[in-house]
Amino acid sequence: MTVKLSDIAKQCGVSTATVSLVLSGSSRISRATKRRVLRVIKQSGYYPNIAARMLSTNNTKALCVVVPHISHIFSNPFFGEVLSGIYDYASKNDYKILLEAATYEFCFYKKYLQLFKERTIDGMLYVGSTLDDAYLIDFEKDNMPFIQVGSYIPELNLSYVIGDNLTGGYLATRHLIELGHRRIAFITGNFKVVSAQDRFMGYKKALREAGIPVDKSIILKADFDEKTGYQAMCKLLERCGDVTIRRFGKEASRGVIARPTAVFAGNDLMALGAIRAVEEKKLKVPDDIAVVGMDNIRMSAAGDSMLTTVEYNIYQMGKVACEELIKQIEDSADGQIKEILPVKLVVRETCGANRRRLSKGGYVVKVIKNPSINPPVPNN
Amino acid sequence: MTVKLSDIAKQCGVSTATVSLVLSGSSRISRATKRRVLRVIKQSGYYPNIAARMLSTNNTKALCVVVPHISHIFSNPFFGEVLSGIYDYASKNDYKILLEAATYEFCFYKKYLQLFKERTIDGMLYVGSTLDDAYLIDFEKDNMPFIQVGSYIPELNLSYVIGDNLTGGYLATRHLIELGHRRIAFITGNFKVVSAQDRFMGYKKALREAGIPVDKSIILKADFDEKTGYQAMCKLLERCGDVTIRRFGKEASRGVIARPTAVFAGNDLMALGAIRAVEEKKLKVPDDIAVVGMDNIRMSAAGDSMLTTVEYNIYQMGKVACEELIKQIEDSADGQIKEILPVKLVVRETCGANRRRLSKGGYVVKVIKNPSINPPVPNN
DNA sequence: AAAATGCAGTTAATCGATTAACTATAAAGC
DNA sequence: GCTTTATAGTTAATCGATTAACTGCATTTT
Repeated sequence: MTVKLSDIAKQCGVSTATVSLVLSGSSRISRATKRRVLRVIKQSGYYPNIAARMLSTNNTKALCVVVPHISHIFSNPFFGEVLSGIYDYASKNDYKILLEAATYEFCFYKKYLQLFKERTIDGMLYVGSTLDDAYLIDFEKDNMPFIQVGSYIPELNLSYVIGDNLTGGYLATRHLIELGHRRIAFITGNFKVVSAQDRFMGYKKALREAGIPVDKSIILKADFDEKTGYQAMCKLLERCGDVTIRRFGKEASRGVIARPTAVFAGNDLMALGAIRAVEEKKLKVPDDIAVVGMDNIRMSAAGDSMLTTVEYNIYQMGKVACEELIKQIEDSADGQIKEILPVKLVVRETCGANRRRLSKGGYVVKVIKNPSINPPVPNN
Repeated sequence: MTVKLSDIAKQCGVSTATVSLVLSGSSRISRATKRRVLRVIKQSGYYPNIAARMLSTNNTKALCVVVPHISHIFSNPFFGEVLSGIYDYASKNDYKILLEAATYEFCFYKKYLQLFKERTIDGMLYVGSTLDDAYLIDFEKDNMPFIQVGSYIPELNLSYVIGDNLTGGYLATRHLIELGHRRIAFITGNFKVVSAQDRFMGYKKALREAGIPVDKSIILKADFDEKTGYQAMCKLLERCGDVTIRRFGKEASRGVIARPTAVFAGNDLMALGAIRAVEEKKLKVPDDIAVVGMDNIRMSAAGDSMLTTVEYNIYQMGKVACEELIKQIEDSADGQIKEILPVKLVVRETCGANRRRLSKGGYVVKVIKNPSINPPVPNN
């Protein structure tokens, strides 16, 4: 039915080996023969059967990208960026991208291993691993090309490419401190994502340096999205007595705490949610409360808010991870990689720095556009 | 090295055929044998080699999703939603998802055909086709399972699953008319995407019904994203003399037109951009200018804006398309599908309806939460 | 002149399943 | 008692490439 390699061979009066060698560009075939075979191939509309090739060569030229199983995950701008970076690099190198979500089934039935064992893929990129993903220990044993992207699991000795979360958290917080803020709240993403912990550590480091004690009452838990960021901020404002409709009983009797003058949110989505909460309470960003986010998703610059944030080129992170994975596959060098990409502060409107006025403390604002970064040492 | 089917057969003292039949759940094998074989399979950690199976069965259990080659495409919430819908249905039905972007190369070198010819995929979902994608005519000839998602090309007789764009445009515009607006601007996405044209037709239909003439000076071109939506709205406000910084020469001498009291934007992203422009000019949404969008992306409800929009469940659209594609693959029924999904108006804040005040015209606002929809007939 | 090397291929085994066609045995039908 | 039917398998061809090992011939080396 469809043209196959042996048809080409017959038509050219050569063996199938010759045709195959022509296709792989072997030097064992003369120019004349190459030309002849190539012409016949073109004329006949021949395409190699990938399954046959896979069976024979035992590689698939396919990578799998695994993303967390959050509903509507692909609408999340963070994952979108990562995926774009991965895709562009992979397709440039003739790799196909297979998409998977880390559903319950995917994990429980070890489908992540199945993909390797069945020989469906050559390597795997795992985006956004959390402490719940301890089953990834399976990748420590056998030698399957595997890289985590954007997060990692400290206990496991597996490759990863991540942003410099600690420095990011540090820069964001230090920036606020340098703007004169002393009471800075922190809205964190789920601590099961280790990056969130690292950002928190950066926050604490900056406070420590400035001699500001960490106040637990202004550290709020959220879950990396707009909604929970909003909720966290509402809760905070409630605690500060900024909300007119107050609950009675336990909550109300806790008493009112001093309102922070700034908030560092563990990612941009949560920052955007926080801003919405602030504005809903008729407070002003950045005048009443300055806000800094992290990730620099495209939305941050486009929306109403002109968010000050920490950039670490999520697209690039995806690209680098893909590059490393392909290197691992093709060199079959199973060297671990633990790559931490640099971050930088992007100063826009929500922190108040660009107003170039004197801060409360009375000293002139220093705008750190591109602070020097000391690349931190991997954890293990 | 790795366990293969013949190893299992040997260990069980049966033929490879038997093992294969057990695996495919054939009734030709006795219960006892099945149990025995299954146990050995489990113990040995056997996984079938997918390439061998593909070669033998001539199907791949893989679908390809093609998305437009807009940079950072996966960060676009529309495509994210579609992809989520597709992914969830596909993986539930044991299909793998291959991701491709319609790059220049992909189109020019007919890689979309190659994927079929090489037997890499069983079917293809093409998201967001435009009039530029005329090469898709290739899919009219051969019988390759192929469905367009979210858009279509009128000249080509190819399957598609889309939202009811015409009715959507109609409902949005009628809603604004019912709120008392008579001067309603339209910001459209690129007309190369036929859905944009359909939305425009809906807009015109509603105006016609209300006896309002179409005014070209308040119809603006944008490109489905926040930025161009913002730019279009700025341009409009400039024309209306709302902008203090005015250009001299040609633009300025055109004279000032009356400002619309409402805007219908061809999608939510553009609506969000428009709102930003309006607010930047110190005008109020919805008091000075009401805004209605279309698509109901998740952001619309989460952001500052509480956008009134037309919903057509993009996630569902992806799901339905995937369902139909798999049907086409497995029944090898090459029946064309042209499915148009219903839309409904989602009334939130930006149209002003929920304020329940009297509109300018002096009559009471009717809120249409769920208007009856007459499913329109496909175009061809 | 014999041996070594290079060139341009060919032969045939191999990758690991699936499945149409066949067989052997037992049970049922008439 | 012979034929038919059902059950539970087996045999062996097949899917379509790739590639290690080999061949035959020409040229170069010694």
